[in-house]
Amino acid sequence: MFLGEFVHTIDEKGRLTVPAKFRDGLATGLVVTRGIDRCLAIYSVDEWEQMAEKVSALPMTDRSARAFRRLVFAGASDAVPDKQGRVLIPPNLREYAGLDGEVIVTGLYTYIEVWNPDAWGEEREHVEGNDGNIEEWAALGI
Amino acid sequence: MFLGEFVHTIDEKGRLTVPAKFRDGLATGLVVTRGIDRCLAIYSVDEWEQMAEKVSALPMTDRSARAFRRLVFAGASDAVPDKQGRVLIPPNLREYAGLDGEVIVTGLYTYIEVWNPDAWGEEREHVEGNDGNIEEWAALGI
DNA sequence: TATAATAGTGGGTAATTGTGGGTGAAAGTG
DNA sequence: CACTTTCACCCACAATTACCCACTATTATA
Repeated sequence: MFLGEFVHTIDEKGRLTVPAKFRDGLATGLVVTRGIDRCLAIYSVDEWEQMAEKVSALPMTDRSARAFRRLVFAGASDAVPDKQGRVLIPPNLREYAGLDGEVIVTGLYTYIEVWNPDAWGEEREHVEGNDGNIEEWAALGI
Repeated sequence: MFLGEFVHTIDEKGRLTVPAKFRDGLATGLVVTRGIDRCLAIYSVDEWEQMAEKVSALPMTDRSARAFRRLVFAGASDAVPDKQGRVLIPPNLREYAGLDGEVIVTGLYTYIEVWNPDAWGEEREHVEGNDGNIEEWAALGI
């Protein structure tokens, strides 16, 4: 269960420190890929395989399904964190999400997203008001 | 079952003591999240998972569903109380609810809310100040 | 009422976390 | 082949955090 919002840095060598709270589920390996909305998505191997199966099952006859498949798989990179809990983020992925120096690492329950700080700020504004969309809360039966 | 209103403090290290009456259901773990109305909400793991599964099931193809998912999960933090029954509240959550020093901890049957004392006072006035609310409550079927 | 137990809070210390940087092996280049 | 670049693997360090002990006030017990 990945939860929370952390300010970390991608260093000169392109390495990102995985928040300590997230390491348990990722110690044996993880997959980094392009996420939706110009961020990066990081999955545990287990989660990745489930996700990959779903994406792979999309009909190749559909134009946007092909586009999504390319987005996800062509950009994917598997890695194992080093002793300090860091992973090397490939240059093309850093560029895709505009990552350089300070970044925002967020836990989204089943996976992790990494954001450019400015982009994350904008994303937050997407949920208007101070409490988000009350209607969406209502939809959860809260 | 969480009931009551307690005045506690968040200490210099950002720790909040969970009222002793509430500890039984939370000893093995709890989740702190942004609540509605600028307070924090604390759930037992069981309660939280029910809610989290619903949020997690929202379609990632929907723009506002993605934003909502990010709001909920990035604004959450799981923790296990220490031997004294305290949990560390992350800085971003403290800031969201304006918590610093004295706070109000309230039991709301299925979960707990933590308030800034001034904000809690206003909320109290809002509820107790006029009996006009009764008609609004009637509309809820109470 | 005297005594013991519990609750809430403060604070010290050791371990962990996040980050920077060095070094040698591996890989790519002319 | 020599040379540069890249990457994996260490070590180092400041800051933060987890864990423990201590103190006071309140509550429970005899």
